[in-house]
Amino acid sequence: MKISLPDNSIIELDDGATAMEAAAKIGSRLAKAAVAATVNGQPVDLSHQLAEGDAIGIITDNSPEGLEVIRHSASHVLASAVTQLYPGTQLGIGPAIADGFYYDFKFPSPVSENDLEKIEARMKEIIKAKVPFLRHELCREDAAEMFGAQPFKQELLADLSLDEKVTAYSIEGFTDLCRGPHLLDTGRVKTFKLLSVAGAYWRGDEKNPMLTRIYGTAFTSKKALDEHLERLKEAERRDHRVLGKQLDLFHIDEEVGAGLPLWHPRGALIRKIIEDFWRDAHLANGYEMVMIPHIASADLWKTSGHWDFYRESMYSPMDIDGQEYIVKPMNCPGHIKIYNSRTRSYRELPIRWAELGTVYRYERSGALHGLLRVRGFTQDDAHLFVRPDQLQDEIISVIRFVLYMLKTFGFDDYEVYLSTRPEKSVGSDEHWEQATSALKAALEEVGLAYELDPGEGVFYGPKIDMKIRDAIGRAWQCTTIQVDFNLPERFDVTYVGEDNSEHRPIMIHRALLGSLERFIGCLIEHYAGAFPLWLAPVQAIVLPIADRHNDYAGQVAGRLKEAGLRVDLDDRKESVGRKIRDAEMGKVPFMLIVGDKEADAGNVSVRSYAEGDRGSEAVDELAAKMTRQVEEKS
RNA sequence: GCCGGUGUAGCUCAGUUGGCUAGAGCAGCUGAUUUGUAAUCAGCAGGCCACGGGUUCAAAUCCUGUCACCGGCUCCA
Repeated sequence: MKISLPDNSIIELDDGATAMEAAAKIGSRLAKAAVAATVNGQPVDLSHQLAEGDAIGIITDNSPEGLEVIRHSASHVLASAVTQLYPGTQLGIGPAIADGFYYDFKFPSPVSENDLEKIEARMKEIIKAKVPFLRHELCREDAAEMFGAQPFKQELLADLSLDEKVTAYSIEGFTDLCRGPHLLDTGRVKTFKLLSVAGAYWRGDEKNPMLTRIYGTAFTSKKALDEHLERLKEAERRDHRVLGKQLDLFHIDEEVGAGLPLWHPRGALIRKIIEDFWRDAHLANGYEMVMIPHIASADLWKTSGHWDFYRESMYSPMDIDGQEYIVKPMNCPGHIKIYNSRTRSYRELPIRWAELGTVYRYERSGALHGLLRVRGFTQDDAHLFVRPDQLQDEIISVIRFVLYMLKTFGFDDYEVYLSTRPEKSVGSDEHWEQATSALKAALEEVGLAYELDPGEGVFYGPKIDMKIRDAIGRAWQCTTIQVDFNLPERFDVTYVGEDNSEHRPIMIHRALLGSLERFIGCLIEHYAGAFPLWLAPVQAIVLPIADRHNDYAGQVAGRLKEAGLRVDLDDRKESVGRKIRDAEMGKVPFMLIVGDKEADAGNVSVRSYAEGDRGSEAVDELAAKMTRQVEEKS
C-alpha cells in the first residue's frame, strides 16, 4: 500500500503495516526517536495499523508533542505503580503539563512526599520490564463495567459525547480510560522524577472532593532532566522570600498579620527609587497625581457596586459615629469623586489620574505567598476618563507606556491575554463589544501577539493582562488594563460636550507594574537579588584596608555621595577579605578598596560584583561612570 | 478556605525508642589582631522548643485545638 509523508513523498509498505514500520522504512534513526505518529492529522500510537492512502507524520521524542506523549505515558506508569502499592486507590486524571505530568488520586489513607521514593522505585521496575501499552476500543457498556470501582472515571465516561470512541490503555493489569496516544512500551519512558504531592480538587472545583495530586516530570535524557532540576534549584535560589531576608529588604510579621509586609530600610529605599521613577515617568506622559483616603463610607462602595460584586474580597465595615466605613479594596471610586467634584468639559479629556494607591483585599489564607500575594498592597494605579472617540488611542498609549516601563526594569518578553465577558457581570452587550474590540484593535496596532482568555474579564468590563517573563523564563502577572462603562454610569460621571449637552466618558483602569509588592518580589527573583546600579540600595561600599586609611576612605565616600550616589563605608576592624566577603554577600555592585597606594594616588581599587577585580581608577572618573550608568538605568 | 507537610536562638540546622541544667555554625557583644580582593583569633551573651489545652512520675519529643509558614487546588495586583 502507498502512504504519504509530510513532504508529500510516497512510500510503499506491506498491507497492515504499522506506523512504527513506516518510521523504520523512512530511517532507523527516525524509528529510534519515534514515540507516536499522526495519521491524517490525528495522533495515534506507533502500533497503529495504516491503511492505503494514509498521510503519516512521525512524532519524535524531542519535539514538544513527543515529550507530551512520554510524560503522559509516565503518568500512566505512575498510576499503575500507585494502584499496585495502594490497593483501593481511586483514579482521577493524569495529563501531561507544561514541564511534566501529574496524576490525581483518592488514596484510602493519606500519602505524603515520603512515599514518593517507594512509588518511584515501583515505577522503575515497570519501566525496566518494558511492558507494552495496549490500546482497547470499548463499547460504552464494557467501559462502564471495566471502571465499575472508579467513580471519577465513570464521571468522565458519562461526559464523553456519544459519537466519541471510548478507548482505554493498559499496561500489565492496570487499565486507564484514555484517548492516547502512548509509547509502545513502558521502557520508552527513559528518565523521570516524582517531584511533589499536593491537594487538588476534582476537576478544579472546590465543591468537589479533594484528591491527592502527585507531580512528576520526564525527559528523554538524564541530562535534560538534570537541567530541569537545576532550573528548579535556580528558582529556589532566587526565592524573594529568602533573598528578602538575606538582604534585609522586608519581612512579614506574624503579630502584624499574614499578608502584610513590613519594608525594612533597604527595601523601602528600592521602593522609593521605583516610585520616583514611576511618578516622573507618569508626569512626563501626561498623567497627573491624585491622592485619596484609605477608608471610605460604605455608601461609596454601594454606589460603586463593589459592595455587591466584590464583597468577598472586602474587609468588614467599621463603625465611625454610627456610620459604616470600609477600608478601600480599590482606588477607582475615590478618583471618580475627584472627577465629579465639578463640571468637566470635553476639552479636558482625556484625564489621566495616577496614584500609588494602597488597597486592602481579603485573600484566603492558603493563597498568601511572600510579596507576590498579600492582603495589603500598593497598586501603581491610574484611571483615565476618555471620550468614546479617544478610547482606542488611549489604550494604545497605555500599552506603549507599559512596554517602556517594563523594558526599563529589564523585561522584554511578555505573554498578553485579552479577557472577555465573564458570567457574573454588568453592562450592555454593545458596551462589552465596543470595549473588547477597542482592546483588540489597540493590541493589533501596537503589534503585540495575544491570546484570548474567554470569560476572564472583570465584572465591569474586558481587560488586557500582561505577564512578564523573568531571567529564567517564568511568567509573572503584573500589568492589567481594563475598560469600564459601568462605574461612570453608577456615579453618573459626565462631561459637557461640544454640543453643550452631557455625555458619559469611558473609564480605563490600569496598573502597569501591578502592585509594588508583587513587582518588587518579582524583581528580586528576576535579578536574583543583585539589583542593577540604579536600583541597588547600596551602590558602592568603600573598604579601607587598615584603620589608617579610614580618613581617605571617608573622603572617597564623600565624593561619591556628592555625585548623588548611595555609598557605605565599612570601617570595621576586619580584614579586607572579610569586608569583601560581606559586601559580596550583600550583592553591592561596587566595592572600592583603598589602601596606601590608593590614598597616595587619589584613586580607588574597583571590584565589581558582576566582574570582580577591575583594577584602580581615579575617584572622579569612577563617579562619572557610575552616575552615567545610573542615568542610563543599565 | 481545602489536602499534605513544617514550626527549636536574629539566621541555617542538630536534638536517638518521651528521661539530667536543650546543642552547633553564622550573625551579635567584648577584647586582641591593622590586615591588599569571598570568612583573623579568643571569650561572652542569647531559647515560654509557635501559642493554648491534655496524656504521663517525666513532654521540644505523644494526643488535641489555634496561629503562621511551605507545596499545591482555588483565587488574583
